[in-house]
Amino acid sequence: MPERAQPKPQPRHGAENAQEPPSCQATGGGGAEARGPGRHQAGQRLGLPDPQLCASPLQHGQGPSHGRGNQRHHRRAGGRAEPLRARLPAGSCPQPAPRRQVKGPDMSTPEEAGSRLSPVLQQRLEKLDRLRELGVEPWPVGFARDTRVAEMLAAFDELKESGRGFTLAGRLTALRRMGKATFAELMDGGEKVQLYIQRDGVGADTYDVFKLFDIGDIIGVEGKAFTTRSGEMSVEVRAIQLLSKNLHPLPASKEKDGQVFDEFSDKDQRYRQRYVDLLVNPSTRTVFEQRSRIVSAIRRHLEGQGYLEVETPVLQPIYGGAAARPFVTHHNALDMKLYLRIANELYLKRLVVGGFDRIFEFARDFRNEGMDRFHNPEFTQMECYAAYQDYQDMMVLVENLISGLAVELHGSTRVMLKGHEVELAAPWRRATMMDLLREATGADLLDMDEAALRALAKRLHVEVEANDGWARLVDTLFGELVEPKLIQPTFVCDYPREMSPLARRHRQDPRLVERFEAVVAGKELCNSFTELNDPIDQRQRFLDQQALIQRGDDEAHPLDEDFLRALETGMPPTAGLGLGIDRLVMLLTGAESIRDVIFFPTMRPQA
RNA sequence: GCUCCAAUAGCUCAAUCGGUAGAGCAGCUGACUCUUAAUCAGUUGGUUCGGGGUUCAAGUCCCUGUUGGAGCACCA
Repeated sequence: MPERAQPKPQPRHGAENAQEPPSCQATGGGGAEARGPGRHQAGQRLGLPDPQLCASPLQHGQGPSHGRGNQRHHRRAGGRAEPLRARLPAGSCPQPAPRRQVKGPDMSTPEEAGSRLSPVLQQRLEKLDRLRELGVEPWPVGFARDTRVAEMLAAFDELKESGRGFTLAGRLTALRRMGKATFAELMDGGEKVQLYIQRDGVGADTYDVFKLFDIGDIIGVEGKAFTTRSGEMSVEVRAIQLLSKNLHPLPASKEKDGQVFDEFSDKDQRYRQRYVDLLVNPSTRTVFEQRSRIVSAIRRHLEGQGYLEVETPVLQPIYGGAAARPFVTHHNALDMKLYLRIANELYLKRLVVGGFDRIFEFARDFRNEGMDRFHNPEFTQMECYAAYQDYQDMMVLVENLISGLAVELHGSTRVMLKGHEVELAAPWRRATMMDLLREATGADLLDMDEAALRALAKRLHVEVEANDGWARLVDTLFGELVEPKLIQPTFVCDYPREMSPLARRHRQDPRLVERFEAVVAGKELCNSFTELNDPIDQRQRFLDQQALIQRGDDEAHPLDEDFLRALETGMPPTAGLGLGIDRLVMLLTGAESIRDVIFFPTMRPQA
């Protein structure tokens, strides 16, 4: 379904903020005056005065400031590099807390009015008041963290031996309070460490403040390494400071010996509030870390082979490079229809014409089609092109690339994928599509006409569409009978010509094109061909596609005259490859749904 | 687009044949200075996804809408 044109460019919040003077000027630590549009969202939603008004980074180190809030801020800002202890409220800090005169629906925004705050949120808001009464700013600027939790754990023995102090920052993920002492857990970058906080260690006043901390708060601590009686590497905390107050409690899942209790498992909420999912489900974080490593490794591999990373248009006047329905949008100034790309292939080939012999792009592509656990409307594909190569060369690239990724991620080319043990080490099996079909059906499909294929499909109980052409029938039979059974990596070679309007005619059989798909664990991994660089042939293929459009195929390629002109200028013999990143990540991480490998998958807006 | 399933406290889940909405965790109050799903005592918290219907009575049955999941279709 075509999207309607955007009504008018709306100013974005970020841009607005950037132009605004620091919001500190608006404050005297006061209560509930109306604020500008850039105010803190939580405060806005909760109908609260903005606690950040006193904390503009631009104030830092700048001339005299005004107002109570600024005084407090200044005292803290000066302490950025000082020992933490010096910055903690010493009880001698008669900072009048800004008080919330009224709370609840009365001060809410119109949308919020009438909806009640949950009791838990109510309590968190009251804690904010109490913190401020103790002179604690719930959202202070900066923190002089000098050690990451992972570093600290790695260097634990040395740190313990030397007794050297360090500072850590992160999120509180557990609290085990025992009166005048507390064990807590601090999470930083997916790594957790236990904290031990004693009243006598941090001081009674600080300990009172600490009692107002919750799971989910972000804190900074200063301390030193020590080992508990039960042998757990821990931090004996000497000073502790609130860095960001949590208002929405994190899901109360707990974990012991790898077993998770009350896991945050509602998929809807996990996708919509991915930040929560990432905080409480370590495996979610791991998947995305692996995704990043995969992308990074591909980039390194290609660059190592002399490929240049390029960028090409997402907004295209004519879409192409794949068989799919596009998203449509409108450009106001040019008053023209534009399509979000379904592929970048035609642009990358223009660059090959332009003399870039080896190029690649990680392209976000958009296809206006159904969604399921293998399809998201926007997805990422890596396409690369190499002049003076053919699809045989691309097979070598792929098998080396993927086996390298397996080693990078799993330390071995032999990996478990979808319950099968798969050997990804090069070389992979090479087989033609027709040979594989002959193995499966006993028939030579290349010699069969459309009617014979239909009869075959019927005999083998494969459902086909009434208006499917010869190539489509072959493809359907292959997808049903062969592909799911290809567990070990296989290059399926030489596809029917009419299925691949951008691929070069096979050098030995004009009914075929020089194309392969790599299939692993029953799933297609990538698609590659010797590119069609004969502009006369390419024009005829486009015309054939127009015939398909006439026949009702709304995914056939539109004719791209500008692309033809590029080919007419002369493209070297070239090989190209498209690799679906999301599915690759699914395969290598064992994710069941594409939504598990995309941070923010497309979702219907909530009612 | 179609079929089936699901939605109950902040989170994970109960609730018998249609008969007073519960538990654990989180939270709150108190005790506890080596705990680790901390423990112990007390306690708050509900538009049972929205709307309609049947019924003396609906979380439960019926209709409808919303969102999600699984599958089908399409596709990568």
